[in-house]
Formats: sequence, structure tokens, C-alpha cells
Amino acid sequence: MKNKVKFTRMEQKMTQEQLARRVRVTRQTIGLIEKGEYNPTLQLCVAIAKVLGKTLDDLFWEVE
Amino acid sequence: MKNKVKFTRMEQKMTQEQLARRVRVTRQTIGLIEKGEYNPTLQLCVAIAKVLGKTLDDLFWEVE
DNA sequence: CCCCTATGCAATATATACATTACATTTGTT
DNA sequence: AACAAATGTAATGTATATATTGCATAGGGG
Repeated sequence: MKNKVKFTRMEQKMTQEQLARRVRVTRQTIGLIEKGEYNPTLQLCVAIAKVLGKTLDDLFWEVE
Repeated sequence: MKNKVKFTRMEQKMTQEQLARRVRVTRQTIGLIEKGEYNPTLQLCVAIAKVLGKTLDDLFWEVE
């Protein structure tokens, strides 16, 4: 696993689409980030972290 | 100030070029990131943090 | 089983991160 | 002041993050 986005999102009973809307990207983008299949930009990481009530380190640091 | 890369790099008496080499980007990329003029990818942020002995949160979280 | 919602996935298009090159400017040192 | 190293900056090119559309699949509740 490359990051904790999926785990944290599900913990909060949020769908990919809801998260995507709140950070203003598409559902596909969230899906690919969760799979670790691509390399999001810092701003998007920060936006995701804020919506999920976490920090960058919580979601993206040393997860592999 | 948008992030603490410049501060931390100078604290360690490292030049932009040295940091750039170690994270395998160009000096220009480091310069622009330090100025907050662009939005680096997560992998690059992680690489910079590791070279500087910091975490993502240390360098990029809530600095504005 | 049948819906319905959430997620996966693929093709193509667009925006932008980053490279490359080159030159200007700043800053420190003598 | 003069020199050198570090940094700023601008133009153009390339790679890739993200959008868009559309359809397939998975899984839970009736």
C-alpha cells in the first residue's frame, strides 16, 4: 500500500465521489491516487488531508 | 512564505544545486519550489524531505 | 435474482510539472 | 572595485497529472 487515503476515506464512510467533489478533482483521480498509480501534486495532497482531517504525514509519509 | 525548503536547506548550508542533484531535479525546479511558484509532486516532496532530514509536515504543512 | 450505488478501467484530450539552455542579477570575499 | 559562486529568470520543449466520456464489474439490499 502506498498511502492511507482509501483506508481513511472508508473509515469516514465517504465515497470516492464525495471526496473528489470536495477537493475538486474527478472520481477517477481519487481512484488512481488510492491505488498508488500516480503521483499527486502537493496542493491536492494538502486538500485531501484537510478534507479527511489528517496531515500530510498521516496520509502520505512512509507508507510503503 | 509557502514552505520551509529554503530555510531548511540554508540551515544545512546546502546550495540549491546540491539539493537538486540529490533529489534528481534541476536547480531551477528547486528555486521555483522555494519561491512557492509551483506545485511539486508528492514524490519530489518526499525526496526533498528525506534529503533534508525532515518530514512532509515539517516542510510543507500549513506554512502559508 | 434484480436494482442501484460505488468502484474499476480504458481511450483520448488538456493543463501543468519539470527539463534544457542561456543569460542576468545578487551576494560574499579579497 | 573586481571576481566567483549562488541564485533569479525567461523561452521553449517534453513528460505526466488530471479531465472527460463511456462502459464494465463488484457488492449490498430489496
